[in-house]
This record gives sequence, structure tokens and C-alpha cells, in this order.
Amino acid sequence: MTLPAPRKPLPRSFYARPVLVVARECIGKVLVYDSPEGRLEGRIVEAEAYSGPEDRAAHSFGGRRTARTEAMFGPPGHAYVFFVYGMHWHFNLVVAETGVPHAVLIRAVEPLAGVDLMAARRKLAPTRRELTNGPGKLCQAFAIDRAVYGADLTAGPLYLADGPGCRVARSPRIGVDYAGEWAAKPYRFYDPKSAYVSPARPSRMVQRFRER
DNA sequence: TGAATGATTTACT
DNA sequence: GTAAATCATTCAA
Repeated sequence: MTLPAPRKPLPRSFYARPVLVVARECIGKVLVYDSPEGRLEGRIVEAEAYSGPEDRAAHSFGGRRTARTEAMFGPPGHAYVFFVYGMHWHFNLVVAETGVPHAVLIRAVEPLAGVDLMAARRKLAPTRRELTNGPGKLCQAFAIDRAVYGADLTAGPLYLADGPGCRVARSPRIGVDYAGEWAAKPYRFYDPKSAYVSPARPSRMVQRFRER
């Protein structure tokens, strides 16, 4: 019988770096949540960088600082959580220095622990990749919602831990066609070997990028 | 005060 | 392939 891997929160210095560096290095790390209902773990296999205020795709574009985006302007190593399409939560890491509204969206993970709990929440068989292969899906599986808005990822029950490295591929981001030239930037990072990478298709512009 | 819209998912043709 | 679900947030008036 194998012992569970020891997990320790990554330090704030992991988050206090340029957003593209953090997004890239997120791949292979482990998202851990010691929730009231049990321990959940997932290996991060897909993430995107959001580089407001310049980045037209970011909620903090133009320096927009509201009740929703406030966490992005705070210190690195905290959670930025938001609600979209009337039904889905998205989980982000606040990165870079305080006052710089940059974030990394966690788009997909591979379940490592608490799979049965995830399956129950998703109403799917534990073996299905649909458990966590999308940003809204993983939040439902982990029960991540506004309750963890602004949470400190170096001190609380929700954190990132180290994990084995792997090859990392890049592409433009998903679902940000409204962002003009920013939509074409290769700010998405993923593990090309993982079956849990989200099935979302890049836009036409993106496919051209990938074929090049 | 009201209208538009989205860093998506799911079901259906 | 298309469309519906569903509502907090944002911005205009």
C-alpha cells in the first residue's frame, strides 16, 4: 500500500512573479483543498494568464477596480473567484506584486484524491474525465465558490503544492474572442499528455496558430 | 432602473 | 453542428 504524498503549500514567492511564469509553472502542481467534507486533490493540467490592466481579455482591463475584481489588486497568493454565465464559478490565483491586477485561471485538473466526492458533486462516474476537465467543472467538483473569494493560498485549507514536472504546451486562450489582438496571444499552458485538458476548441485564429 | 453580456456546460438536431 | 440555461456584474441613462 502506498502512502499519500505529503503536501505543503507553495510559498508566497511562487505567486509573486510575472504572470506568464506562474501560469507556466502551475502545470504539474497540485491543487489541494482540505474541505469540511474531505480532502480533495487535483493535478493542474491547464491554466491561463490574465495580464490586466493592458490585457483586453482580463476583468481588470483598463484598471477596472470593483467589488468583483478587488482581490486581483491585492497581494499575490490569494484566490480570485468569480461567477459567469449565470451558473459557473471560476478559480484563479492572484499573482505578481500587490497593486498589479494579474491572475492565473485554473482551467483543468486530474483528480488525485477525493475522487468519489468529486463524482458525487458532478453526478458522474468517478472514472469520467468530465469530472474536472474544464474551469466550471473543477469548481463544481471541488465545491469552490464565493466562500473562498480572497482566501490566502499560503495559509488556509485551499492551496497549491509541488508536483512532478512535465512537458508544457502553449496556445491562445479559450473563450476570449472579444479581446481583439489579445485573444491571439499564447497565454494558455497545458500538459499535452493529459486526458483531462479541457475539450474546448480554440477559435479559427487559434487553429491557424496551432498549425503553424 | 434597465438592458446587455459573459475567462461555460450541457443537451439536443 | 446549434441553442438553452441562468444571473451577477457592468454600464448607460
